[in-house]
Amino acid sequence: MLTQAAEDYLKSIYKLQEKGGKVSTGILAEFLDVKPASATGMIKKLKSMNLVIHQRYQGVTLTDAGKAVALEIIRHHRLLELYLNKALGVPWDGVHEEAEKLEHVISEDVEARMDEFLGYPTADPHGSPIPDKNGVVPEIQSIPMIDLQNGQSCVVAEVSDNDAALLRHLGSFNLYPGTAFRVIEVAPFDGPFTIDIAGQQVVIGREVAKNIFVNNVEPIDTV
Amino acid sequence: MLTQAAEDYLKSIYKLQEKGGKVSTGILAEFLDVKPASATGMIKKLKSMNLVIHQRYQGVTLTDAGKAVALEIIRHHRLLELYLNKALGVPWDGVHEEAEKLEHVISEDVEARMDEFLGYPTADPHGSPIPDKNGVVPEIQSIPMIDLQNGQSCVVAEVSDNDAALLRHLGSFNLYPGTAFRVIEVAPFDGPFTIDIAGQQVVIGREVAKNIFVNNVEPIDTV
DNA sequence: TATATAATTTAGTTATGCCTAAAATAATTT
DNA sequence: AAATTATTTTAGGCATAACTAAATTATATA
Repeated sequence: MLTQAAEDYLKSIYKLQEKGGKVSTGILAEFLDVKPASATGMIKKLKSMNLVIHQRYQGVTLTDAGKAVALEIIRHHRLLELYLNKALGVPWDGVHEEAEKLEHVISEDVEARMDEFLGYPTADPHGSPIPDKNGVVPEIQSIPMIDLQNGQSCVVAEVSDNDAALLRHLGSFNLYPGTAFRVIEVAPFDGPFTIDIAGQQVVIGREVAKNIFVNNVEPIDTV
Repeated sequence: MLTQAAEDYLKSIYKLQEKGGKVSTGILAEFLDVKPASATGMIKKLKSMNLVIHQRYQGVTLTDAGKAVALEIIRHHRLLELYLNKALGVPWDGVHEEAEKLEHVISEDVEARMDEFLGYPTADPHGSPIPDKNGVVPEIQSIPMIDLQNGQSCVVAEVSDNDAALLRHLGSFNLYPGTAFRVIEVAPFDGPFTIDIAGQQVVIGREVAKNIFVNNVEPIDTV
């Protein structure tokens, strides 16, 4: 059985591998809020278990076995987030923290039962894809909100889930995955976005916009 | 924050205190499947946190603070057992093991939400009382099935929850808390019980009967 | 190409929490 | 009361996982 720390490392390597390319010891350490020397230690341990491949100065890569573990933990996390929200009404800014603890502890049986209860969902409350039990991750294509232009309409696909205050802020505008909105104005000189959500005008700062990803983008004000 | 081990010790001390009187280091160690030396170490630690009182050779006792922690863990455990069973359909012989891991990890918020979902229940799937959020334990008065005589009818109040195979066995007769049955015969020379459950005759060995507790006992064949 | 800078690894330390074996102490039996 | 038995503590060890400081290695710059 893997330790919780080992599982967290594998999950982090997977996530970093997803967005950037090379996962260096330093980047991994920074992501986990740990000193590089500590990351080196865990990498060695994971390597000895054939869960990662590592070449000095070349970064870490998950083996198939390591990837399977990472995806299972991520699946647990995202299913739990959705379950806590839908079945117990935990607000979406609280599910991440709770799932972070539970993900290491639930059995495959409970995982399967939550999955069934939820109707085999493909995304968590923040829009992140839920890997299926074979480790297949549904594709979600989206662009950062920050790339939108005046007049474009779109639908929220995904938002970052690690800042509860940000999520509460977005929730106060009903800015959830699935919510449609239209950009009314992007203020000049890297200014904020003014958007229209169901008739309500809302101003969204650029820092916030960086954490929102959208799809179904269509130009509206083509001349 | 207490470690999981510390919580388990407090819970065990509470349980041992419930049934027997003095909780010695040795008894505690045996209960937790640990060497006495380990128990001594933890007792010292818990003592330094004012969670237990301990006198050499006199056993351990929980302080009010220690008792509060123990009851909270037990509350988590029993609410989780009932929740897993009712909300997710986990069979009653599986809930104990799962709850054993989850009880240390859920937040007070999730605890409260499960409690509400379940309608503020007072007993878990095995009939054990669920302490309320103030630490008040509902009284369940019951006698061991093994004390029953021929002809007596009763209702199952509680069964031991730590042996999954036993629970499956009882489940195969529908012998759950709340189930009524009548003793048809107690075989002589400490023989097994033959009982009637909803018209079905079932033989229950004495070892099994020791793990079943009943109430609403009434003599039927008074002459 | 040599040097400076940055990243990574090694080595040694700390802390937790469990373990065993042996010593010490209390309780029980004869 | 002495001897035996049971309990409890002490002392030392192991594993995990973090840390710091120093050494090593790769990359970038002059």
